[in-house]
Amino acid sequence: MTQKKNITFDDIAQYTHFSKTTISRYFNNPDSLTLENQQIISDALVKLNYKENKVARILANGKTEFVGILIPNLYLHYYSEMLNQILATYETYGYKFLVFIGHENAETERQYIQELLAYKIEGLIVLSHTLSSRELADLQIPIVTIEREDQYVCSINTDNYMGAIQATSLLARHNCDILIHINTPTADNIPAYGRIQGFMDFCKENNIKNRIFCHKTENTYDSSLQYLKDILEELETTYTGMRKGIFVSNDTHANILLNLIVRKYGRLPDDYYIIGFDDSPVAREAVIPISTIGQQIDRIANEAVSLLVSQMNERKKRKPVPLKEPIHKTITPILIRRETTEKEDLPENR
Amino acid sequence: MTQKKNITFDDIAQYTHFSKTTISRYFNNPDSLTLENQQIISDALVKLNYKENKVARILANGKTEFVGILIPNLYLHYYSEMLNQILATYETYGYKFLVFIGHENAETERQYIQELLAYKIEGLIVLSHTLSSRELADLQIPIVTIEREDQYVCSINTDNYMGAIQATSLLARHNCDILIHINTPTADNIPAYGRIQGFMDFCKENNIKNRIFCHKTENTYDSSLQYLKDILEELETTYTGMRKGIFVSNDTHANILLNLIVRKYGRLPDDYYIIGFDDSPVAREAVIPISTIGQQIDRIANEAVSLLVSQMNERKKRKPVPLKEPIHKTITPILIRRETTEKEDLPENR
DNA sequence: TTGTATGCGTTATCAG
DNA sequence: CTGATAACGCATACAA
Repeated sequence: MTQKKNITFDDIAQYTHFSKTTISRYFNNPDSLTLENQQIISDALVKLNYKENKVARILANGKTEFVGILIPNLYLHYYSEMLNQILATYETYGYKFLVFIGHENAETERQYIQELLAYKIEGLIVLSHTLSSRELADLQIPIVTIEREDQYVCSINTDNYMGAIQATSLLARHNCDILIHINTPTADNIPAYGRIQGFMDFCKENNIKNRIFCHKTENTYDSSLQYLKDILEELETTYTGMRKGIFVSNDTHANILLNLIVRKYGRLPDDYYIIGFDDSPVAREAVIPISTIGQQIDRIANEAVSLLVSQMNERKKRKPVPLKEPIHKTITPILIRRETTEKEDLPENR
Repeated sequence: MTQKKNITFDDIAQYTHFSKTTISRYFNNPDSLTLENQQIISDALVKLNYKENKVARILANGKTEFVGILIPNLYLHYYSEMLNQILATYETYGYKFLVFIGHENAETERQYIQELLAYKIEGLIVLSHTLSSRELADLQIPIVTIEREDQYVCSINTDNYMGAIQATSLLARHNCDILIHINTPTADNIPAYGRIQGFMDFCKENNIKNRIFCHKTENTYDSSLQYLKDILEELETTYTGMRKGIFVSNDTHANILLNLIVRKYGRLPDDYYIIGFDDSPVAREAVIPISTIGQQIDRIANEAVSLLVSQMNERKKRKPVPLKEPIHKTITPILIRRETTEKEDLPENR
């Protein structure tokens, strides 16, 4: 006994002897009906098994409540957790998200954006790096980017510089003889460059001997492994006997380095101090839990959506005042101390 | 100099002196126009900077090309990778995905489903475990589930049983004195139960001494850590000197166990053989790369969407023939041998 | 508090 | 090959 077809306001109107408009008001402005009539309609809805149709509503009022998300991948925990947190804001703001994975291909991403525009998204959150903020700004819709080049659009970023200072100063406090920073080539107009700058500035200001490794790697595990093997060898030969404080630009690489050391010595020798960045699960789950700079992904996601929502709301006003300047907001990361820097937590004590 | 408003077919029609209908045909059935006229319209589109509006199209033809996804979380790599692969099928089928994270809360999930229905999704992919397949089937829309209870709906699952056989037989081939299986309580109507069943059956058939640990843990790292610590202690005391082959039900737990052992001995002793399940990144990135049963997430995702698409297509026919019985498809996992079972790959050789 | 008429931007039906 | 007209389901001025 399947339903004949979709129930519409017309059907309800007929059934209740009200007009379509009244039915519509029941949903959008129920207080304008008598309690009695609200009840009548309410009963009719269940009786007829009405299912609302938001597509029709969109066409009529222009508000899709769609937000587009452009994200490079979900492989890195950082991105999947960010997506998770963004999606969770549905509870707060009610916006639905259309997600596209860009895979770092500019043409594909442009095509995705067109598709999103066709669905009349009200705003766009961009985590991909492929398209310039100039090009994004030309889209003429509210946009917020996260941790990427952001000159012409609003953005939320981690305070990478401060994170680097925290990491470096922690290593310094442990009286390391030399501070090492391991990274990969990073443009100086993206937030992550702060990790390098912060390290450099701190070492310079405090007159600490230091060294930066910054070579290109493929984006694969094997390539990273080889990169870190080479670095470890260099460290072992050049800085023998010195206490080495190593600030690695991300937890995945920190973990690889740690594993290489542990496999060589069966433990983390006293002359190695390591700290990563991101607070990925891999840092906590490492053979020796890795100290790290924790990005507050939940806060970043919430601020991003909040900033986007305020722009979208502005647009709905009678006389929208577009932002003169893009707003850039920064979230301070959190130092998380684990065993790779706090040597008193020995395995035996656990 | 911003555009006055959205350009519609009407504007294009006026501009080109065609009718709305012809403009519509240009998009949906261009061959029915002369090449000449196609060109005229095409030129007008760029001149007027037309942006298509799929919401209006949906309302007119009823095809949203939306598919809903209900997923428990994105914290586990398994889920985020599955989502990634599902989203990637956009390239093949063109369906857009509306994603909701259920967080294992039945009421929330029901509410999400209502929202999805309001957006007239054409089908639904469910990875959450909270709602029974009975309840899902009542939704009366095409549904495919992945790795969960699936009695009344179509599903794609990993062949967990076969995976367990592969894992267990690999351990057996290494002449282990005792085979251990570590798991958590699992209902026997969900696919993952096959991991336990396969282990038991293989041991029984081959008359191998074995033991199963299957206690409840919180879903936290610390709780898992404690669980595995207890197990390790038990193994060390009860099976001293025996060669232990351990099949852990997932890579995260396998990694925790491995780390406990490595921290104790500085290496993986010869009497331990370990294999996990899932092929998560953590298995490859472990201090000693962990052998595992690799779920073919890409294939599962593709089969799931493909199965869903075929149902959705059937629905669009004049005389749809609904499935008499739900279709269940199974994907065989792949044995991935790494160092925790192939001891000849010693650290020194790498 | 309720109803009428019209619009949202496209597709479908039926002519020509 | 092209066009007029009626859906699609709801929202919103404007009236009453």
